[in-house]
Amino acid sequence: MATTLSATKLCKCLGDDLRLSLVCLMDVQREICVCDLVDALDAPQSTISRHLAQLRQCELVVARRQGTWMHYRLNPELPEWALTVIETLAEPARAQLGLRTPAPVCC
Amino acid sequence: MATTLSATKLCKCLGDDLRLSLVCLMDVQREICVCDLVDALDAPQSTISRHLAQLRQCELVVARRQGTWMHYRLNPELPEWALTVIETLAEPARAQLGLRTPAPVCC
DNA sequence: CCAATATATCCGTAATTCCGAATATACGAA
DNA sequence: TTCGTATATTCGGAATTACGGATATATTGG
Repeated sequence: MATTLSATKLCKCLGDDLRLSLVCLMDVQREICVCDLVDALDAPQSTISRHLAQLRQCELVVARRQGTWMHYRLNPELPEWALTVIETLAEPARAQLGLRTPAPVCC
Repeated sequence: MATTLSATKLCKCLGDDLRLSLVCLMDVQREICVCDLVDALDAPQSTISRHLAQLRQCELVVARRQGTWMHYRLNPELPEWALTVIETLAEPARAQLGLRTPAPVCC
């Protein structure tokens, strides 16, 4: 039931600290795997996974499986405006959320 | 208790059809009064007023009283990035929400 | 002061969203 | 097949948010 991305839906996705963090991390690193996400934002794995599922369902991100790992990245087919919004928010969001760019440990 | 605008907070504000509509209307018309807003989006007055209060509290909009009327507009001191996000969303939002630009009846 | 108009706030309830432990699933290696 | 690792999903309860009728407040005009 993948519904098309709307302005409201995009904002709902980004209107949560954890999800905004996830999106920001994917914006820096082209691709990032769940273990790195879990490790960067310390929140229980189930919580991270749940939010990732939500982002996937809104088609904001896409996943690629590589063995047991899942690599997430921003959906390359995102409409222009959505991309612009994300990139515009990236900087203030990183400041607000205190995001440290994680060294790619695994994968 | 006016807390500073953060990326998350901006998105929360815009992540609701009604609030996004309000912001869009203020983006077109520099200034607009509550009666026109109530008339443009048909929702009960108390609902509109409640959402306006929320936008005010996040400092997304400011109000000016003129007699019994209240005129709302986007906060002119909005940080660059917030303005950019709003302007970027305006078009797709209008399409999504089917906003008709109301003729300024009162005031 | 009183009435009328415009807007804001209150408040009980309904709806939505979020959480995280537990559990399920998918895959690679042995 | 069985084990171990990585990730996803389930589920019940907590927390947040939204709703809108009723009511309060503010302002103007008489």
